[in-house]
Amino acid sequence: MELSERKMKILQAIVRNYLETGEPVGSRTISKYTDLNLSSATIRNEMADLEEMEYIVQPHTSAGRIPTDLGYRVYVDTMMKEKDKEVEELKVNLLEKEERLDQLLKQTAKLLATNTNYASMVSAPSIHQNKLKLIQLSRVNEMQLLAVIVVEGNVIKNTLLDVSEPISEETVLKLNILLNTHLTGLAVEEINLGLITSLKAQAGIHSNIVSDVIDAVAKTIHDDDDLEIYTSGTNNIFKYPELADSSSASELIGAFEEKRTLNELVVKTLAESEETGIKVYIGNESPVSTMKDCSIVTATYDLGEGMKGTIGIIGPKRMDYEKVVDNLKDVMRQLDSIYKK
Amino acid sequence: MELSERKMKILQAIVRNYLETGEPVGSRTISKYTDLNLSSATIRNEMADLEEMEYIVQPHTSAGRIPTDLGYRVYVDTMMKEKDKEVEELKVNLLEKEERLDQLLKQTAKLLATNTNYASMVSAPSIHQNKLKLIQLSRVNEMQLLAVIVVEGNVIKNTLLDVSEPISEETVLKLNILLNTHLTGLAVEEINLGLITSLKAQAGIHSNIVSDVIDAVAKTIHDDDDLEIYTSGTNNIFKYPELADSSSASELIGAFEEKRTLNELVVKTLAESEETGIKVYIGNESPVSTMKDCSIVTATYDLGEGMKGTIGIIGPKRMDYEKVVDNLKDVMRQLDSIYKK
DNA sequence: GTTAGCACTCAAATCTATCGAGTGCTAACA
DNA sequence: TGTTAGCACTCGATAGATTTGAGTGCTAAC
Repeated sequence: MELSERKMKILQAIVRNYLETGEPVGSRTISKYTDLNLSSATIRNEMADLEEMEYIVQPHTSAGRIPTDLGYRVYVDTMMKEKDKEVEELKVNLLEKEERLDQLLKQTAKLLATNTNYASMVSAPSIHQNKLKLIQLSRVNEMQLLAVIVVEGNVIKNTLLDVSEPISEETVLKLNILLNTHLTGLAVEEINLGLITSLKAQAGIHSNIVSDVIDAVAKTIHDDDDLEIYTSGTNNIFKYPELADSSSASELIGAFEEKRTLNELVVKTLAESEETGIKVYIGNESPVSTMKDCSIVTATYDLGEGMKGTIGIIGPKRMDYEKVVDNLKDVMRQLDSIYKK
Repeated sequence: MELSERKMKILQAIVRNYLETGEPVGSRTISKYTDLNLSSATIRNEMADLEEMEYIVQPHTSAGRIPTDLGYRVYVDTMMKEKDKEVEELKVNLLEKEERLDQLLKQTAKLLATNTNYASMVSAPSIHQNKLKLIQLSRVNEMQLLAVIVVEGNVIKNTLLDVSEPISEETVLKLNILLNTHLTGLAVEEINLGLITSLKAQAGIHSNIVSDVIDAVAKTIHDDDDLEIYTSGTNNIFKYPELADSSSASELIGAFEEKRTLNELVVKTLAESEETGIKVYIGNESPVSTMKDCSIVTATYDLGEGMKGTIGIIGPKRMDYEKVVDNLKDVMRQLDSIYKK
């Protein structure tokens, strides 16, 4: 059976209505609140067809219809097509300028959560393909060194190193020069064994410090342990009865706390990110199984210099996709303009 | 009326039973499951007294009794007295050695949550009264400086400074020496206006960098914005029906997300921490109003060098206080031994 | 002081009846 | 042939009515 123009309109009307109310929608409602001017009986016939085509279902006999995942899907797809053309002039709250990236991202998560009334997450950019910008060793005391590592995009990490034997200021200075002249500007992949051994040789008795520093660099650059993910508005899920019962709520809240779960989401999103960067997962399409009953809208942001991250909105399947997509687009634009100051 | 030995025993029995079941407990249950060998009728008489004394209440006529906040209070107090003498040999899971304090604390929160089945929070140590150990400026590029600040206890913070005019390596070196010779070893309170102006004078045209650095130091040392609090097991609250209904759950989850709320708890706890360090807040005693229906057990840990923080367990009023206190004590001991390696 | 016995209370569970939104189908109509 | 009015039917939801049972308080006897 073909999805005629009219069926499409009816399906859209059903979805829209269901998004608002959360209640199954009946034929009479559609007949009244659309400009189709059809009687409820006609609508019923069409709805029977739509049900056969698996775009909608009845939760039980003698109830209205609700969209299936497939139904949502065609709704979202057509909507996204329209969105592409449209230049929205949406005025959402603005992100404040923030010199610290982590604060900015936290703020982003919060903003999205309050604007949309769904739960949000923002992953800190992964810095895989980044280049070293600066290595700075400082003597804290005789037996301890502080290594500060800065990579492209101004991501900074510190590590304290314990040294095996007392070390003087001059040695530290020499090591600094040695490391910086040879390592600055290099990407991790370029730091190979040959280079390392050569450096160690030049460092003489302090070769073990060189190893330690290089270890620290490696750890800094792909440290999956402390992958930062900021979340906000997790308690918004209580606003949607279909998610608020304790078992599903508990599962969801758990997933939000366990950053590992969210990380999967981030990884999968980054892997399949396309030009537009916005992707919608409905129900079972979700990359993480704990969110089968939700919809997830993700966007990939790119701050340049290889700093890519993921922003996600998680809500019920009947989320206001339009609003969410608009909000995401807007936030991305803002991030862009702030960060490329 | 006096709280006789027998009444005390009955009260304890009521509380214990209620902790387990969460159901109002009746006279028959008590008469059967205690070694008092009293009939239910006698128990009833005693319970009537206990009710008059406001240690227990009936949720409604013809229901069993449940403890009031006051009832819990005397229960907890007597229990704590016994605990003090006892040397528990509790074997809970061990914290793994972790070089990074934040990871260790995250782990602590998780451990407590899984061991107790309640929600947990651990605040990173506040570093208020700490001394500067090291200031290190590095030139990232012509217009940017990286300031690394290390305080007692090896807490490290970085800030990027934009400078108004190009700066050379030598100037940076000079500034480093200037700042370190004058500031190292000082507590924040000791950095007064006089010192600052003198430093600025010596810095000449780069006086504004000095201000920036000192601002950064101040911000580092009492930065309430990014007070780190790690939480875990928030979804455990769904295990207790009295907290799981969506309105209270939402409120609690919200409080856990909004670190500001937890911060209040931390501040208040630190303010009134005593020698033992363990404190129990029952219901309305709670310092934060969103947790009126919960009990909170907090402990203050002290890693030396002024690094004090708070650990808290949040659960229903009918929490297993004994287990929680044991767990907290154990974790404190472990933290102590790990950190003072 | 303790206990058995009994009337009483009240939340929770179970049952029953009613309501109404919504459907599918049929027959009539344009 | 597509649309519509009409009607019987279904079934969740809501509201009362009824029953059940755990628990109480009180009294009288031990």
